[in-house]
Amino acid sequence: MHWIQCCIVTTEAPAERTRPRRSETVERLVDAALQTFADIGFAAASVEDICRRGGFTRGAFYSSFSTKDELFAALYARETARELARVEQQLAGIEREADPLAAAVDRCLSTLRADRTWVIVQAEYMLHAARRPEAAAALRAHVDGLHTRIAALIDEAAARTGIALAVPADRLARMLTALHDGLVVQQVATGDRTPGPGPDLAHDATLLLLRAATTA
Amino acid sequence: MHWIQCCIVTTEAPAERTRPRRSETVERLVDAALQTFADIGFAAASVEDICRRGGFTRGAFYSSFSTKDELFAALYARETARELARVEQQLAGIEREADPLAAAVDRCLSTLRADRTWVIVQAEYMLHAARRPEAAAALRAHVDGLHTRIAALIDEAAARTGIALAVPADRLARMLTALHDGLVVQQVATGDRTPGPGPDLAHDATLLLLRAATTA
DNA sequence: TGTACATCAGTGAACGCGCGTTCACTGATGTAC
DNA sequence: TGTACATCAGTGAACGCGCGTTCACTGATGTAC
Repeated sequence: MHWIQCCIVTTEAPAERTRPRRSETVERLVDAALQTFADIGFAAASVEDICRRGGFTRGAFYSSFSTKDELFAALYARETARELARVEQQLAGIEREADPLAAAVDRCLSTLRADRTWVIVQAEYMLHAARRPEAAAALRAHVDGLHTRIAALIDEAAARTGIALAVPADRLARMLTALHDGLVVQQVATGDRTPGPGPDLAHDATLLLLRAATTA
Repeated sequence: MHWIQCCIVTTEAPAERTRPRRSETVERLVDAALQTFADIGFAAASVEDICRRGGFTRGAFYSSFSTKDELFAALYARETARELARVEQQLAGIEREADPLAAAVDRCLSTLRADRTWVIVQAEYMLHAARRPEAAAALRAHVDGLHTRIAALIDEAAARTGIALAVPADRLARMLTALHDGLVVQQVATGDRTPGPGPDLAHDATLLLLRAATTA
């Protein structure tokens, strides 16, 4: 008795369940899906592949989702939220830099480079959505929301740094994400040699576009 | 007798074969592959799908190719050659325009917009190649060749128009193709509403990048 | 010109595999009394 | 506190389907004599 109470207090783990909660299973399935999609692709990934990776049987999948698209929607929501949070964090204090634009590009790219995995999976799903109107509608809602939030970050950063935009922030957001996606796809497709000491194409291209879109 | 000779002369069709030549079958398979990939995706397309569309049995495929990747290589070579020829044609006489850069973007985009189909299929294959080293190596050779030829076109156009480049032509070629691919994917993924009277995002973004990369 | 044989360009059937989807069942957890 | 029942979170087996791959065979075309 005494021992049990003590244990609860010190570890803060409320009586370890052997049977996991539903949300935990969903989380594990989403993790497994991201890995599987990254490894073999969205279309090539079977429900069985995903479940095996997560340590489940196929029944578990159908108990929480009814299609792969539904699982992807959960994945999308989670990953874009994380990505956006990281970009926001990187843009903080940008106004104290000597060259705010270059610093912004530097910082954001270094963060985004960390998970190419997600960029690839996302790009692939975009192509998938190009063929399924239902998927396209859902994706579009998500993408619009993302662009709106990026545009807000751009406007804020512009205000803080005193840089004027020659292009509306939401259009600029679309241009930047398109350029970034295109560059990443190009890089991973042709061997993904890490951009070593040589000039970084992604950095240069992004900065060029950004300078053209702002009036210092 | 007489009739047959007459027919040969007028139609120029040398004695219609009932059994087609091998190259004709390959051509039909490549056509069928492009359509099938565009419709349902590279990974989702089965050999059976492609053959059915071309009016063949699966045996016919294995008689000319041994993998889907091999078929794609044939498709890639054919399509990029056609695309490049069109771009070259559009750039001819650009130096007589009032605003050569804007005219170049205008003309090229209107030509390229004609076959989104190919852009989608190509983008998808890039993602596929990101996971198969053999495919990536083959694709990279093709892509490098394409970029070299685009760079040559850029250099020529720059010389004719007297516009100086602030960025080496081959790097600019990569930036432009990345931006274009990213924009097309973004558009098709979110519903592909044809850019009506409103401002054209792809046009603006490309022109912005191009102006930043040249010193008028 | 005709004939016999070789080769070409596929057909179509067969085999086995892995997967999507369903569903009866099970053991762990929550709840009412 | 203990007991009985309901619900939860999945398991695991079963069914059928479509596909990749192979291969013996066929009918059309080329070639040598």
